[in-house]
Amino acid sequence: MPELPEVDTIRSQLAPVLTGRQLVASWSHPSAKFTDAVEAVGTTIDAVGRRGKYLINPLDDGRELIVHLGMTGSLRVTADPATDDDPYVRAWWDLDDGNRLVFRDVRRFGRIAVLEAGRYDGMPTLASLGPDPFDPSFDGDALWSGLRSSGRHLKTQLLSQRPVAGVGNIYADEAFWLAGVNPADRRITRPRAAALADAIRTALRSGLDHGGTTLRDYVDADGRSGDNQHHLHCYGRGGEPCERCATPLRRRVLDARTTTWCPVCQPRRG
DNA sequence: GTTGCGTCCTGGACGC
DNA sequence: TGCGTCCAGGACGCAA
Repeated sequence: MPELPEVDTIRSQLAPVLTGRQLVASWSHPSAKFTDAVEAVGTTIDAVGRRGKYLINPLDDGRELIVHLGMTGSLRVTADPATDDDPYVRAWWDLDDGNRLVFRDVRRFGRIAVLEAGRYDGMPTLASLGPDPFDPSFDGDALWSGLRSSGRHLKTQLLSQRPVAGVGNIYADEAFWLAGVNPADRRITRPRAAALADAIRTALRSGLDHGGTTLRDYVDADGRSGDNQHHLHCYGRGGEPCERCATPLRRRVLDARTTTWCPVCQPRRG
């Protein structure tokens, strides 16, 4: 499922082909999650950006075309407009160069919005999004401050996108494993927060370097699968031996999210 | 304001 | 083979 590395891979591929292009026609699935797509017709895409897992494309009329890929969403630019036969296409935009931008989303967990720039009233997660993990302002102290204000499980706090933006279930498990922090802890010391901040960047960088993680659905803007699933240390490996200590990794559902961790390398501390 | 839980959604895996 | 059930998960709404 698309997290920060997957979304950023798509952003970097779309930017050169979408920037400066006018949206001349559009269609959307009738679900309210996607009907905003047609609101962007007639505008020109000024840039292709990203905040956390959101693709945010400033338009030339002061609004933004915002796309969240959900779990199974993908965006592709194609010269072949034969999208009518694909039941999982949720929206498309015809570009002024003859190409078509296609949003495909099997499970319909994605979302499209056209909003005034920076006015995210109807999107509470985007409105309260934490710092980007590669922003210089994000460090151990920033993460520690973001985590200590809540008594929820540390992993649940990370997935809320408030302490830091762009981390989903896969990279959260990887980061906790790398940092030796138990995802079910509710408190964290400043030094461990610093280690976790470093681990978050390491896990996400691995995803970026390997073109994203494809477990089932994810493909980039060129239709290619990622390779990071072959470089995961923890996520999805419950019952397998820990790479550091050979103890079988444990798996449980934590706040409705499947969580994998090493009981020896990641002992409960708080 | 915070927390916990249900809902959305559908393909694939699995058991019978 | 076919059917029913469960699972996966990000964001959001709602009740407490």
